[in-house]
Amino acid sequence: MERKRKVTIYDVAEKSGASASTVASILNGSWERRRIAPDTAARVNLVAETLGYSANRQASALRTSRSGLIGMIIPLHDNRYFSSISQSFEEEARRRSLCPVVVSTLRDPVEERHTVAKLISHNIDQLFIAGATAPDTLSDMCSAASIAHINIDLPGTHCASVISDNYWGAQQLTQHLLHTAQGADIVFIGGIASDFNTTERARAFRETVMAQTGIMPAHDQINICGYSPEEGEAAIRRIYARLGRLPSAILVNSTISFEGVFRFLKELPDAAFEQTALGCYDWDPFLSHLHFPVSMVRQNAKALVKQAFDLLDSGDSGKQIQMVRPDLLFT
Amino acid sequence: MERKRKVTIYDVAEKSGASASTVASILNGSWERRRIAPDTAARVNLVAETLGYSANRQASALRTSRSGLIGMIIPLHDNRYFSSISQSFEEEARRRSLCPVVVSTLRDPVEERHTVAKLISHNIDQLFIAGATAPDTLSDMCSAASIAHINIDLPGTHCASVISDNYWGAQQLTQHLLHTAQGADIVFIGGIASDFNTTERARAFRETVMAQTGIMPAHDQINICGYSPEEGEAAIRRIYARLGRLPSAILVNSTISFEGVFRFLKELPDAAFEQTALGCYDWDPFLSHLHFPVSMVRQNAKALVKQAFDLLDSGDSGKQIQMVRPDLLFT
DNA sequence: GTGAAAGCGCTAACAC
DNA sequence: GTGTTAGCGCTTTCAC
Repeated sequence: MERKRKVTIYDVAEKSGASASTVASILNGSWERRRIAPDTAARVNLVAETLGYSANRQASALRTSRSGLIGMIIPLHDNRYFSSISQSFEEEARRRSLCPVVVSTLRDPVEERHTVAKLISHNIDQLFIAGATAPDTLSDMCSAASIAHINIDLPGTHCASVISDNYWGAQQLTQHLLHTAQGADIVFIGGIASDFNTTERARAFRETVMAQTGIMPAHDQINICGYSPEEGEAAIRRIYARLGRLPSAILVNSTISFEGVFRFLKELPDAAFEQTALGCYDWDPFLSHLHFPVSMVRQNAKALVKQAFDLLDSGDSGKQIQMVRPDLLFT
Repeated sequence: MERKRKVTIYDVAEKSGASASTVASILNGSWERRRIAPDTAARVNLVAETLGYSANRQASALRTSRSGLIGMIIPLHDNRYFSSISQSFEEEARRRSLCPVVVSTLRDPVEERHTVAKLISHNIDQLFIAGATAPDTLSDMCSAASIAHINIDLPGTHCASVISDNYWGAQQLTQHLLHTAQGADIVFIGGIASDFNTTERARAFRETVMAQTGIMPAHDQINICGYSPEEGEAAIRRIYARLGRLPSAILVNSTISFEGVFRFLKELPDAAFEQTALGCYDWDPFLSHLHFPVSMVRQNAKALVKQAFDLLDSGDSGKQIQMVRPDLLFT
């Protein structure tokens, strides 16, 4: 079982009576271009099969400077949104018979740079930069190594980007909540001020409330309090204390924040929030199963990834930003 | 920005006045073994830095036959359990400064073989086989290529395995449900008969019910009906119709199945399930936020991965199976 | 239609 | 303490 040396094209060449270059072109699919006799090909393939030949990608990569690896960095694996991005990325990679290498960088700029450097030294053919904290720095690293790359989810200015249309999604959700709510006092909860996606959603929230009600939302209607359940819970508690009741509508910026908001809502009698319209800019199957309706916005991971691949394939080297609309799961 | 040819050790050698081998050993960290003068090292490092040198892993891999890539296959990314396995895998890979390559194979034996063949041809240094449908076949492929490997989550017989202690977890959960329930009619819902994990859990369920109540559970108490929400929903509906009420305890085999069970429970008045103890062999944060308590069992992904690495590092080439106990989140 | 030979960038003897 | 050299396994002209 333990074979000392791996089987190479030379082994196959010797056993099949063909030369190494003939064997190579047969085994890597370029044999039609070389117009090799079909029976030679058949003979060689048979020998390769019986010997258990497996091509050495390092050798071919070294020669051709194409590794067959395609890289992506994401903030973390353990997350509904990013794991569905990985899944879609893999499907596309498989279609191109490339080997996907997805590495998480934990929203840490240093880790991002280390990881990209490592991927570059592994000679990845392309890099997808998803949700990076510093996309432009990474972009520059790729350019220096002449590696085609693109941003996903968070835009950069040094290469093309495909991002979710957060403004549109938040606008639709805000409108929907205002239409179904009994009153006009709507609040926004969750997210981080330095996060591009949060600011886009908050901007849409502000402008839509203004457009629909004619009143600019007050400062304490927009609670960009962080992403943790605890911060979300504290925010809704504060609001409740201030109003003496729940607002007529609540837009929560992620399922994580929603967890905290929900912890508080659970404490209230059912009657307390029958009057409140609830929305979440994020998706989780269990949110549709709570004992009150929650409208959700689900990012379209598959479309994001698909468009990023298409853009990279098109060779268009512009720095444009393409928007992908999320799905609306309204009640 | 677009540099034609990449910077090699020869470029650094020339600009720094050292030889290629000196440069190489300085740049790959083996310079202390060669007892190279610290100032030579400093000089070379500086030149490498300014030239923007990046090592070519294909070349070094070709030479040393160690790629610096470490592979793992999982059924899918888009799943709480497996994505936390990926996340833990990555942490360990990072600690060893290896590049993690995690590929999903969609529980498809053909895809599994293709993927492993691809990873082998990329010369991965080690392979972690997680949740594979046919671990032994993959094991054989790795052995033929003399690649160290190990099974995770689903055991095989051709190499060592680190798996979740499903028997223990289901035993604990069943006991807990029986203790908190009003009666002794407990049912098991979800899973696939051909799935090792399901059969272990069902076996523990059967034996624990027998041990605690003295009565062997009837056939219709164990509903291995598949993993989809729809199948779970149908199962609980059938049970409800048969009994004319809910059973005193329900053990659901995954959050996916739970979704379906929950859809039905929601239709009932609250009083209907105040008497019913609920458990889920799986974890989701929202399950702890429903309007009734759910006891959960959470697989310990981190410990699984850690032990698998340790076992592989130890070089112990036995075919033993190591069990890792899951966490109990009981109400 | 097929073969010979050079070389991708690096490492590891071995030389001095 | 540092340089020379011979490949690792493959691709790709260029011969014939």
